[in-house]
Amino acid sequence: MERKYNPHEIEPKWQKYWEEKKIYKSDVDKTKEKYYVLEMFPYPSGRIHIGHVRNYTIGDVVARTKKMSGYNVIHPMGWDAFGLPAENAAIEKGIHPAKWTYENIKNMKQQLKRLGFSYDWDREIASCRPEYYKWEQLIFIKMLEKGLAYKKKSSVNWCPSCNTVLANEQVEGGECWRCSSKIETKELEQWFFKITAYAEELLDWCDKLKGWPEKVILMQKNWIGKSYGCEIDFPLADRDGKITVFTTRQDTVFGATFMSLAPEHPLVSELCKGKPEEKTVIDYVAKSKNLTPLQRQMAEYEKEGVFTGSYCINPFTGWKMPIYVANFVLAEYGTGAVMAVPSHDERDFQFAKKYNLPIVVVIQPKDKELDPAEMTEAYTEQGYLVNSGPFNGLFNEEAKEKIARYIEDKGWGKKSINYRLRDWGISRQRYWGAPIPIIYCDKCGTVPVPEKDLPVILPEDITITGKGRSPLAELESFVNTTCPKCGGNAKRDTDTMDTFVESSWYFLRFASPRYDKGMFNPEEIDYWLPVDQYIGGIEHAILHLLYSRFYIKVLRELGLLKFDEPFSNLLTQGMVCMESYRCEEHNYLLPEEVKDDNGKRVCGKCGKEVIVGRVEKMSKSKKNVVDPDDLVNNYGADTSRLFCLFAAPPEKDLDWSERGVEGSYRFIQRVWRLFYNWIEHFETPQERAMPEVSDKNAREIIRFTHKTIKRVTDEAVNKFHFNTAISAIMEFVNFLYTITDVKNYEIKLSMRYAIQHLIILLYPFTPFVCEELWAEMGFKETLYFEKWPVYNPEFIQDEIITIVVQVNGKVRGRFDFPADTPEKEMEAQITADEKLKQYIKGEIKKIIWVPKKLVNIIC
RNA sequence: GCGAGAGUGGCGGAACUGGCAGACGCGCUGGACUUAGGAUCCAGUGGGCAACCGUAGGGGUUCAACUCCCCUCUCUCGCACCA
Repeated sequence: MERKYNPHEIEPKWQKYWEEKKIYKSDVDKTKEKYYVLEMFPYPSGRIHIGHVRNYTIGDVVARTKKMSGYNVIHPMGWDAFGLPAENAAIEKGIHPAKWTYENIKNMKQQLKRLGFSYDWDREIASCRPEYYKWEQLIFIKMLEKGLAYKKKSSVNWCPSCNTVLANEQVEGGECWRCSSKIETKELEQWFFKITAYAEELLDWCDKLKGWPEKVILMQKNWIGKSYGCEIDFPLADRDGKITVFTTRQDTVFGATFMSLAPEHPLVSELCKGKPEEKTVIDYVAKSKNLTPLQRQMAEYEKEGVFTGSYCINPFTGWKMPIYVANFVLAEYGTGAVMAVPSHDERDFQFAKKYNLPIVVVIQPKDKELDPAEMTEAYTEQGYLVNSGPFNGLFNEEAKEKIARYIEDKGWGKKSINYRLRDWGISRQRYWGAPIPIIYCDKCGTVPVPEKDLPVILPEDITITGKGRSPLAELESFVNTTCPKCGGNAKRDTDTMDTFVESSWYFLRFASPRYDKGMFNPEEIDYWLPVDQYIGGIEHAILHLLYSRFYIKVLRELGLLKFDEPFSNLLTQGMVCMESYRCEEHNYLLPEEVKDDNGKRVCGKCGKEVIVGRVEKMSKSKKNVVDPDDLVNNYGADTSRLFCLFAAPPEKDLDWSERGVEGSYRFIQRVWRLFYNWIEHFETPQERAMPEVSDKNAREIIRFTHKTIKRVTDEAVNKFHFNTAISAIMEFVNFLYTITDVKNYEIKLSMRYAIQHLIILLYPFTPFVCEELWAEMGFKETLYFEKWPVYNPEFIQDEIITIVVQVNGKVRGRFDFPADTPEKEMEAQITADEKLKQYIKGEIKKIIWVPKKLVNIIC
């Protein structure tokens, strides 16, 4: 009686076995080369989603193949446990964020275990525990000492729905990255990390991160946004003082006809004071302050502003330039002031047209002559300087350098570099986060909590209403404290740190998760870090990855680390997408509510044809969500894993398909049946040696086995092309199915060898079923400790080769030859062939060989 | 607007460094076994009766182009008044 494949029987068994034997435990072993595989740790939202399954399956295959290839692998998992959803749950359901978080962790951990991931759970961490955040509070204080953390009043991005501040990186198109509410601006005292101090280094290292996708590197470079230019001083016309601008186009300075200031520019109120324009200007500034960043963006194309009543002098031309306040000038970038060159800047051109300001051409293209009166848009291309005094005739790129030097010689300004990157604001007016270890004393001012008093523990006796101030600010017992310096009454900072601070260093903590003398044990860090392979979603291309890089540089600066970059190699996996179905009557439908009617998909309730949505991101409202638990309940963990790996290459988006999942399930069953077709015919199934065989078919089995080892190794182990690696294994299985001679002794030996290797090669992808079959063969040791097979180049040589024959570049036939036939001889046979002769017209001019593959006959 | 990437059967996707386009899977068609088949196994499956034509479209280089070069179109992603 053939045994049926039942994942629900074998998977829990092996999960328990792996756990009890602690086979995934990792320890420092200096005799072995280490390999640190890490997937981005999840936020404990309650349940894992299919994207997690994909992410962690990829990581698991990497971990297992590296382990089998001889590395000492560390593969940890933990929880990014602070964050807003815990507080929202508290507001909605009345559960304490801590309780909610720890329960979610418990559930999700169970879900991860079911999927058979090879985590060393002894290293598990949760970032909301005081043993964890204590160390980032300590680093905060050290950063404060070094001037890398500072407090300033600034206008910040405020999410009215989350009731908190967001970093620039967390604002997407004027909306909150989490809840998509429209962002407002607010003036607040905030703590900042001085990431701009590392702008140059972060940029510099971008080019050294060879193991990162180009795309991510580019996004980071753009985010840092380095530009070369000049700062130029424009003296005020009728009084002392000057306006300094930053420009990258100093080559156009002779064309600067007016000046534009950001509404927030500090000189604005002074410049209009006592002028007839004063009231207009004050009103305009007030109006623009009230605008949200989104509203500002809406006004994208409408450039507008007001005249301040004052003038400054263009030092190059001596012109009196009217000073405007303009809505398109950003206070945060450069100096908040722009010299306006309408002829060669699109925004300045529009502004000049609107307010009738002079336009002077200073750069002429080669092929035509620009006339300011006839221009309909600014000329922003390259060209030659005109109207530019001693610089006339120069190519503008050349002029940039010359004018920059001229500016410095004259003392009118200097060369300058500007970055788009801003400092990282980390204060959050929320409860569920790491408290900022700062005390405010009336006498001593801002005082850091002394190291011996750390951690500042987040109090748990708290009620969360979601209304009013931050919950911590309401809690007297937390707020009121004594000053560590003078002992007098003092108050604590009631903000918590951005949760991105926790995720900026968690991968360090994994090296020594229980260490209590510091952030980490230096010896363990020396051995395990940096992370060799990091895997996660592209959505973190800027935020988390940039912050982590910065944090490592800070820790290095503090003398705690010796390396420069946290992640040597990065794999950004694609999203999991799925079709959505919508019925006009019944809105979005679950897949099982959709029926098939002659190839048309109709609503199961009313029979109307459904609208099939573009394959898009899964979302609960569109009912196109796959619950990993259902998947595992239906098909088992092996099938779930296999499908995620097979359906698409890891970095591409994956289209979810129930049919595809069934296909993966079928394949596992096919392997299962193949195994049971043969196992009873093997007299000594545990014999490992490669058999010496002479039978043609038996030799072919050995050859195919070695070819498959090569393909799977190249594709999966070296290139992370898991989809093609699996297809190679499928081809192998298809081939083995063609062998049916169970009585032939040599074939039996070869099949035993082939099936052993099939199980080993498949193991990283579908570990449960492979362990089961391996044990069925009589092996006692888990496959986790098995060595990854190595192919022998001698064994993959074909005895017979097929030569594709082209005539004038078109395929006209194929011929089989023994592999060692000389080319001349093959040529003779091919050209003598009757069928081929009809294509060869006239004299053969040339014969081109691709050795052992193809021949092209030119005539 | 700027920057990057991608366009290959009915679908997801293969194709090393320029050398048989469509591997593998899904779907579909036919057959076998069956009381039954939505199980399993076997065969077929880019288009066209054919010569031939086919990798978004057009041109080029080459004995040979999905692959290299030029132009055009479409889609996706990122940034978005950055001076």
